[in-house]
Amino acid sequence: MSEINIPSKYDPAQVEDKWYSFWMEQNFFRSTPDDREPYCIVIPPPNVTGMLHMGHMLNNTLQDVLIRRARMQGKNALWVPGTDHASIATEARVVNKLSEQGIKKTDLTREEFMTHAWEWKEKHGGIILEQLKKLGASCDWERTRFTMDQALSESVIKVFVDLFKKGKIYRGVRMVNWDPQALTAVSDEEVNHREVKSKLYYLKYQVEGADEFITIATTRPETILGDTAVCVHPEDERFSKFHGKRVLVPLINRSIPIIVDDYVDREFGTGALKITPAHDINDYELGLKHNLESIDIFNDNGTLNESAQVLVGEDRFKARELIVPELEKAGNLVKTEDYLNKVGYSERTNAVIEPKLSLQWFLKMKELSGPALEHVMNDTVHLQPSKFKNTYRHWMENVKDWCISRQLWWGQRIPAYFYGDGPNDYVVAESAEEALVLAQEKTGKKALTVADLNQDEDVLDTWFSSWLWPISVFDGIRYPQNEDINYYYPTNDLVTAPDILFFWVARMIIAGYEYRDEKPFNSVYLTGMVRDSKRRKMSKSLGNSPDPIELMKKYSADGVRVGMLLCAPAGNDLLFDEGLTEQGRNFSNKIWNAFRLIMSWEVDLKIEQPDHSARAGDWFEAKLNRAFKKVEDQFKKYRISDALMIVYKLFWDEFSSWYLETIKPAYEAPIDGITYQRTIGFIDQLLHMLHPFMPFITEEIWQLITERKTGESLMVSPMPAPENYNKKLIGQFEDLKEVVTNVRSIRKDKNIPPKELLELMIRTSENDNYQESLEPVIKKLANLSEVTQVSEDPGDSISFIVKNVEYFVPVGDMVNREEELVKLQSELEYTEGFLKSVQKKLSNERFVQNAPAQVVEKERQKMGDAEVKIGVLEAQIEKLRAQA
RNA sequence: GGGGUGUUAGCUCAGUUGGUUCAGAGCGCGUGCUUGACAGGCACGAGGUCACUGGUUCGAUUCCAGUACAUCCCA
Repeated sequence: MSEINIPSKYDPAQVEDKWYSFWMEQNFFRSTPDDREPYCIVIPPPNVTGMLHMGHMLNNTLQDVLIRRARMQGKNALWVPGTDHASIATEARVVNKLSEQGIKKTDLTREEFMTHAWEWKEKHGGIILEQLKKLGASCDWERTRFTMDQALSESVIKVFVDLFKKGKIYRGVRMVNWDPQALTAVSDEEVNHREVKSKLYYLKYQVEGADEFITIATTRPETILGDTAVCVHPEDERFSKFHGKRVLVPLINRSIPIIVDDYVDREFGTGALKITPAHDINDYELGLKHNLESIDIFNDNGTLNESAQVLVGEDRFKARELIVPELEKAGNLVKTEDYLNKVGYSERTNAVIEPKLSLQWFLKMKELSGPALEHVMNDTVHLQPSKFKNTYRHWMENVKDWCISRQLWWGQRIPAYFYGDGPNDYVVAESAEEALVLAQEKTGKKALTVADLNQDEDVLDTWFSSWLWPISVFDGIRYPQNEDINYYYPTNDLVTAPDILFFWVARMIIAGYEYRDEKPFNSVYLTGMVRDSKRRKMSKSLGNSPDPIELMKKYSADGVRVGMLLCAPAGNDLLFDEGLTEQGRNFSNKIWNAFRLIMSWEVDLKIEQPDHSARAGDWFEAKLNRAFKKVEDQFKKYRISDALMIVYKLFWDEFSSWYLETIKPAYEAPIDGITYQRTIGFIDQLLHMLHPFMPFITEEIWQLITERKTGESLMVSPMPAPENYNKKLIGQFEDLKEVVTNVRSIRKDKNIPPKELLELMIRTSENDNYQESLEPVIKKLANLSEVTQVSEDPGDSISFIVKNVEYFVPVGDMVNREEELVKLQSELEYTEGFLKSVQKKLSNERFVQNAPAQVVEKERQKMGDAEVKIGVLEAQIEKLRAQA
């Protein structure tokens, strides 16, 4: 071994590239169906033109950990990568890019625009996948999919047509967020709500045929022109006399009814509410409920139209300015107040969003979501952590129809073909040719041609393609019985953020049951959101998101992976701090140095194995197996963070600080063969355990630690299974550690240098837990010249008690009796208090009767131990006093 | 406005099927170390009436209710 030149400094940049290329060359990431058990994850497809951010880092590190572990456990592991066309975000980027070149979207035909968009996608698409490779992601890159690939788009259209035929898809009017500047509807996610200082205007409406008035409060006085009712609370006595009457809209004197509904907040404003169904979502709902007319007073660009009757052609904000003096002049303005309200702004243009009614396509969700609700509630699909089940249930029980149309071009165009102007003059088909046949049948007009058909201008919501992802990546919509889908579906785990639990996860479950009659995955691991150390979301505009690529350059991919995982318990937000990746890097360093230490030893087969090495080896073997077991348990519970922490502590504390320190030969002295071989075996197992978390450094060391055949790799080497271990030995060693720590502590108190040998005396009794066989280890670690057993307190020594065994370190005249007394007294006090509470418990009949026998027995044991300890402490105190 | 989740050491989080040898981890902090693998380190140590108020109980940080605060989703 010693011939190999091991650099004293680990060089991650060079090592990481080397092994990633090696794994790719060896085709280790590739998976095809065979007779092994499959383990499959489909990636949550990132935006095709997106860049890697910290959320991706967390998410994909977790997926890679799961995939690598499954692969080492002998499963046929497949991680399917891919990207999402993200219609809104990508189209916005393309539009921006074009406008920089002086091209307006409105000047282009749909075909021309799409050409530009595809060019953009080819140029920028997939950068993010290249970035994932730096992280070590072991995806089967040959299976990379894109939601607008031919096969996936066809699947989307097929599903649309199918759902339409099943009567699940319909067209309807709904309120959308209209951006009057961009002249398009935007999704809820693209609306930013901000608090704005505005005014609340109190306006009085004359009651028809009476000299009475009813006063309402509004922040948008210009919309009164579209009012179709005034609403009051049915139990509000102030207004009961108005029930059934009508009022006149100020300025235009249109007669509208006064209606009652308990939706009205009696405390707000005057308690009377104006209803404008065309321009407010709540008013719209009320309008539907009470059969009110909708009067849309705005043009698409935000100016008032003919329906407004006055101020026609003025912009909505100008109209607001102008209408106030008019109302004042007409005597309708009662007063104005300052008011803070929330206004929606378009993320893209920053224009104030106008709620607007428009004709959209919907998917009926009630029936479809039934199985998806049921199978999450009964844990057929596990949510991790399960606290999300409540949120999920609430959403699914109150599910609303899904608006699946978007007024965009980048995406799958809705396959509805219009042959006339009537609301039902259309057919839905997978192609124009099929549509023609249907249209001819429906109209009876054989003369119709494809040219007479106009395809719907809208595209489908991106989620309408991503909800098929676990099926469509295997082409299971078009070919439901193909080998891949039959083998890999349902997939095993899905790793994603909770904010898309409904947008994406729930809908995939729905699609799974609808199209495969089977869940899409067994478990959903919901990660937290990555935030900065001040709990703010990572965002470009705040500039608080570090560049993951730079981070990996600085701290290594392994370091960043560890940093992310250490603080990422499922479902909890992760407060990212560069210090965490530093901790990850430091851990790499620790591993590297432990490896260097072992490699530096010269083996001498002639020397016998020292007792302390043999004992430490037995102990660490037990420790290792226990850790394997614990790690397995944590993985079962999806506690990846805790699993890593177990390995982290095993390596750093147990292996490095205790085991290696015990077996370490003196400077330049050789090591015996047995200990050396055993240690190599340990490190081999540790590397297996660590590999899913830190794939690069573990591969590097594994390749160096002993000779390997060409093409051998840790990443495909079987993960050892946990074996039974000696629990008792682990407990005894814990006592030993306490003894060693006590001795070291005495050294520190008394300023005794670590190199100076000390003596240790032990007073044992018949029934104690003292383990003589571990003496050689204590001797080595505490740097003792001698360990002797005594029957009496030797005096002039500092004593301590571990598990009812008394230990004495003779320090001659360095004993400070006062200090010792104080220490012993306080320990005695605590133990007496403890004993008292145990006795109290045991003398309580109800406790003894009701508590399980085990618990009572344990309490008795505690009482006995405490009594013994008190006896020892009292004797020591007495002795000290006598000496004083 | 409706719903969900949470409030345990300076920070980020575990945990307790209700009982003082389990209130714990990592980081951070303090003290001392050029201890021949590692200062990106080693050793030792300090830190918490487990948000608040009531209730159930022999006993509550753990169960229940309310309050406050935080946070997420929907509107």
